[in-house]
Amino acid sequence: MNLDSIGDWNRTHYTSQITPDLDGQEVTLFGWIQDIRDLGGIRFFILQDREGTIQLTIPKKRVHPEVLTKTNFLQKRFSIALKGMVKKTSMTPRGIEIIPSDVKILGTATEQLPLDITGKTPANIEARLDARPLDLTLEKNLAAFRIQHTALQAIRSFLFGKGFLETHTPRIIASATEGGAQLFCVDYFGQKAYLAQSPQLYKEELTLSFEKVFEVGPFFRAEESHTRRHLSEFTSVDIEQAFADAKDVMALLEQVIYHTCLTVKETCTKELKVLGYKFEVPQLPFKRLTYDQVLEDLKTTGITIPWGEDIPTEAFRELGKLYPFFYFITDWPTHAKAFYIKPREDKPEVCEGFDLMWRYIELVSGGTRISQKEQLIERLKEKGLNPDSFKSHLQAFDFGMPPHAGWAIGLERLTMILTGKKNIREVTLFPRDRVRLTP
RNA sequence: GCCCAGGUAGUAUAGUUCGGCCUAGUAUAUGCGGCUGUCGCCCGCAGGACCCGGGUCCAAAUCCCGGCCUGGGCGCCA
Repeated sequence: MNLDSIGDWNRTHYTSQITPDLDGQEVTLFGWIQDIRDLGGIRFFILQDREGTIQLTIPKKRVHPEVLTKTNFLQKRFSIALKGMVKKTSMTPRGIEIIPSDVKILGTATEQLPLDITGKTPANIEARLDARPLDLTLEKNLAAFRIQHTALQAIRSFLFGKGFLETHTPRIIASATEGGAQLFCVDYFGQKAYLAQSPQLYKEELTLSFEKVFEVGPFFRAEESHTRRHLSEFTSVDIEQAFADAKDVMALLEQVIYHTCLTVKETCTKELKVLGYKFEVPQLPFKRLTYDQVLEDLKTTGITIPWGEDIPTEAFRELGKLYPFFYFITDWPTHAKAFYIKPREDKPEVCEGFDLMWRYIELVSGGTRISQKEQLIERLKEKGLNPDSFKSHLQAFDFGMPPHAGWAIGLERLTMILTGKKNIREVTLFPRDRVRLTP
C-alpha cells in the first residue's frame, strides 16, 4: 500500500480536546484506528490517540468519494491523519463525532494482531509482554504508566521543593554495594566490573558536597527471583541527606508518599477510573512498628519467629492483613541489615534501619548510615566483606563524612500500589526478569 | 537454587477424571458477503490448533518416560 505523507498537516487537537462547543469547526487529528463498525450504508471508526478516543462517522452517500475510497483500506491499528468537521450529536456517548473530509494513511498494521485491542478477549501476561508495543496501546496500560509518570513528577517536585539536587551516579561499578553475589558481571575493557545494584555508596559520598541528593534510575539484581514483585532491572528513587538521621528521613518519606498519593488521586481521576481502582490517600503520620512489636503481632496470628531472624514472606502477608496500609518497621536487628546501616548507640544489637511496608510489600528501605570509618570497616568485616575492595568508598570518610541518612523507593512497586496491579511486570514498560530479555 | 502447576487456532478457553462418542467444541479475532446510527453492533459463509521426541495400546489431546518452554510460590530483596 502507498502510504501518504504527513505533508504540512499539524494536529489541532487531541481526541480528548474535542468538545460539543467545537460543533461545525474543522479539526486535524492524528491517531490510530482502534475499532471499525461497518453497518452497510454508514461506517464508524474509533480513532485513538494518547489522550483517548473519538468516533469518526462515514455516511457513505454523503461523504467525499475520496474519503470513502480511502477508508475502505483502513484496518485496526493503522495510523492515520484526518481533517474533518466536528459534529454535535446525541448518538455517541461523548455527544460528538467527526465527519472526515480528508484522510491520510500514515502506517499500516497486520490483519491478525497478536492481541485483542478491544479488550473482549484479554490475553495472559506472557502473550502481552511478547507483543508489548501493541499491549501498551491499550487504554488501561496507558493509564497505568500515566499514573507512574504523575507519581514520579510529584516525587521530583516535592524533593526539589525540599532543596534536594538530582544526581547521576555510575551504573558500572568495581565492587558490590550490598554484599552478596547478586551482581551482573560486565567486561570493562578487560577488567571485571558489575552493574550497580544501588547508588548507595555514591549517594553517601555526595552528602559530603551536595548535602541533600536524590537519584532516579535503573539498578540491577542478578537474583533468580520468581515472584510478581521482583525484576532484574528496576527503577529506584534514592535520597541521601547530610546531618540527618532515620527519624528525619522517615518524616520526609511519609510526606513524599502522602504528597504523591494525593497528587495521583487528584490529577489521575480518569486513569484510576479506567483501571477501576480506588485507593485512599493515607493518613499522616504512618504507623511505626518496631521489629519487636512485629514479632509480638505475628504471635497472635500463630507465627513465631525467633528474635534476630528475618521475617519470611508468609509472615509479611499476615502482617499485611493486620495493617492493610502503609507502615514503618524500625529497630531491626543489626545483623539483618546491610553493613552501612548504623547500630543504635544505646543498644548496638538493634539498628537505625527501617522499611516502609505497604501491606506485605516492602516498598522502601532506609536508615541512618554509619559515618565513622572505623565502625564501617568493622561492620564490613562482620559481614564477611573485604574492606580493601571498598577502599575508594572508605576514602570519603577521611574528608569529613557528615552524619547522614537516606532511603530508596522501588518505583515499580509504588506504581503497583497506585494502580492496583498485582504483577510488577505490568507496570514496567519492558520488564527484565529471570527469563525475559526481549522485547 | 528449591517446590508446585501448566503447555489445545492470532487471543482466551472446553475437552485430560476413567484412552474410543474429538472428523477437537465455544467466544473473540481474521477473510469474504449482507445491513444507514453502531458504540462488546448484528446476520451468513470460510480458513485456522492438541509444545517436541520416544513408549504403552486395536485405539492417545487424554496414560508413561525424557526434553524444551511458561506461569506461580519460597528464599533474597526495592
